[in-house]
Amino acid sequence: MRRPTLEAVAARAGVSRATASRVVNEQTTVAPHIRDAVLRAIDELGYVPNSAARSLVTQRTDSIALVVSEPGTRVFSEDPMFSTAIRSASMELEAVNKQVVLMMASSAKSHARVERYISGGHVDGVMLISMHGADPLPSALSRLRVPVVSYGRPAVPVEIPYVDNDNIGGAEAGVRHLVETGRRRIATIAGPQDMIGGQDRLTGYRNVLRDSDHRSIVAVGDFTRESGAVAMRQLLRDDPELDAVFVANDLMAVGALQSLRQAGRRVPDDVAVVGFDDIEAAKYTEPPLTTLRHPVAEQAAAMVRLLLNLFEGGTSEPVILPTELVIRESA
Amino acid sequence: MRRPTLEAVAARAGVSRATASRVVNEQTTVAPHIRDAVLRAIDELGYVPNSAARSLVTQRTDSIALVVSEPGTRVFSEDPMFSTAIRSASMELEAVNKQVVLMMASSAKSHARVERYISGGHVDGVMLISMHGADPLPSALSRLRVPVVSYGRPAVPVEIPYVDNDNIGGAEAGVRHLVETGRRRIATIAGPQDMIGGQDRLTGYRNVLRDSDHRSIVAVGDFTRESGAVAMRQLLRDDPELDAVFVANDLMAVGALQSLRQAGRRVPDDVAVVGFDDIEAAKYTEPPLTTLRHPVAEQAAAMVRLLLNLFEGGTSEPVILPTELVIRESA
DNA sequence: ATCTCTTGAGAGAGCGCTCTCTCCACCCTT
DNA sequence: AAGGGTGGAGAGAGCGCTCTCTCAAGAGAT
Repeated sequence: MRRPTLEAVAARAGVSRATASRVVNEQTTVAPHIRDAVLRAIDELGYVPNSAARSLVTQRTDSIALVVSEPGTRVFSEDPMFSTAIRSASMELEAVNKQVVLMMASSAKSHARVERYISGGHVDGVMLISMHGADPLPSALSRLRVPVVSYGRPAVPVEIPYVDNDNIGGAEAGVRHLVETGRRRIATIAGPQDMIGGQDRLTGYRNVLRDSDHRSIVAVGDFTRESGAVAMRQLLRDDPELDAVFVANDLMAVGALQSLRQAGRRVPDDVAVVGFDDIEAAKYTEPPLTTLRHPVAEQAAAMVRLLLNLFEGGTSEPVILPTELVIRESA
Repeated sequence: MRRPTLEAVAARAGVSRATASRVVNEQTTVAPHIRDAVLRAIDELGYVPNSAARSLVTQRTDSIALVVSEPGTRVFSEDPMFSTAIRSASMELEAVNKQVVLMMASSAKSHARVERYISGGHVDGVMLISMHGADPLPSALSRLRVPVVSYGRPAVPVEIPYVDNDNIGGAEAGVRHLVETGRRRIATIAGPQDMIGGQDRLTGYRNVLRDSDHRSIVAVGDFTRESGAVAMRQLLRDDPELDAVFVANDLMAVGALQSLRQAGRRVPDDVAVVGFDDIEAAKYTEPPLTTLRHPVAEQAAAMVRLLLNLFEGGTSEPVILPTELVIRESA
């Protein structure tokens, strides 16, 4: 049995298909009593518009692709912030009756798939969450004639509006806190330098050290807990006298905390630790982690608004959201 | 400028639209040289089939709804396993060229929206991740004439094929481990009893205690870390002599560990702790958590296969995946 | 009373595709 | 050589909807 069509609704209401369509699309040029008759017919038949037919003629799809691009080697989508972002974006879009088509782009093959799909006009716009610098997707998508916005500043210079948090400012605030609490030898565990977050947070660290006449001590991790532990051991070997470390994300900070404990350093007495992200686990480390909070859900919601704005021919200025220093016990 | 249509491809290749369509749909009744000509035209024009037009006539959409239903009060989608499941399901579907439409159903309003959308025939099937027992969605969706599968056994008895892990068996294995290592007073922190996981894991606990002639000591949490901490304090008050606790998920176990530390109990010397889920954080607690691992990604992938199977008129037997006891230091 | 203007509703084309039906040409069988 | 298959290609209907165009009816102006 077929689902009822607009034709059926019109027949039942005793009007033409055109009039029924007007009611469905909330046009005002319909007399109230006719309108009511149509609405009743819709209700009785349980009519739902066929979106395929509709988008065939309107050339709109009312759906948005949410593309998550991550390098094959690392799985950032397991990051707890990832699901927060997806959830927030999804709910924001549902509020304006847009569908969310989720696409994972991890391999070259899936990249091609995504490109083909997007260029096929199946979606009205794209929200891109790209995780690494060498990603060809931002520039590829920006060439397509589809509105694209990015969660986070794209690593390659490309004309895509984006929403990001203030990585540099946040890192500066974190390191400044260490300086102001009298730390002398402030090291950092930086993130991967092919990621914007990795780069900018290191820049923020360097900015403050330069201005306050401290020496920089840098180790690089890849944003995983394990790499944080390794980097911390490295730093302790390089400079056993260090009394503070700014870690580019909380996950690595958790690892660093472990290495410090194993090395017999007390936190924060011997070594102060500042993380970044304020993930859930930051509250439960021993000691609880001082870190920089950035509004993940808000960032995702802002990205949605930016895209919707683009549809209406609005501005495409990047949006930068502030970060907040959350002082707990580790620094 | 419009995207090229099949008509344009046909014209360029010097064939009829029907023949071009045959080539696109990989029908074999096309002579090789004609086929090549069409493929060349497709390539030159950058033709991509219009999915709206296609699904208008085929009545298929090649997209699947992934519905995440969670109670308004709790946000389980922040659970790390949630994103693993979504990711796995998504990749599995992409492999067979299906689109994933993500829908969050948290409020009654969004429930209605989801129902309307699904019943509108916009998707070929539904994968449901429902988080709580009182959820009206499983039964509502099962009434629609759309194939539905569930991630986890639905809390209400309803005719939906599902994939779940062996909650009861897992809980039994965990508690049995405590019995076998000589623990005498084994308490449990159960999960919410409106969730299948909460119920079944408690059942497993009770099964083993009954068979091994232990007394059961039960506190109930809501699967959050905080509730685990509260429940643990409660248990220590109820029975200060307890020497083991089986916690229905790792998040609560983390909270329980904190309460035990605050109460001056050593783990595992004074009190052994077994969790459930084997989340990432379970490796990094102090001490590392003995817990039950279940294959989240595999469960999601199995759910996809179950749905695809359903499309082909296949069986709809529930699938139960085994759990595995991971022994670390807490028990 | 006639004409114009506005409002409300219907007719019908057409969005891009699939798929059945039809037809043609060629080969095999008798 | 005639008839019956068979494979390959085209014609054309129609999926369900939107939207322009058209037209009827009534209100207001002259």
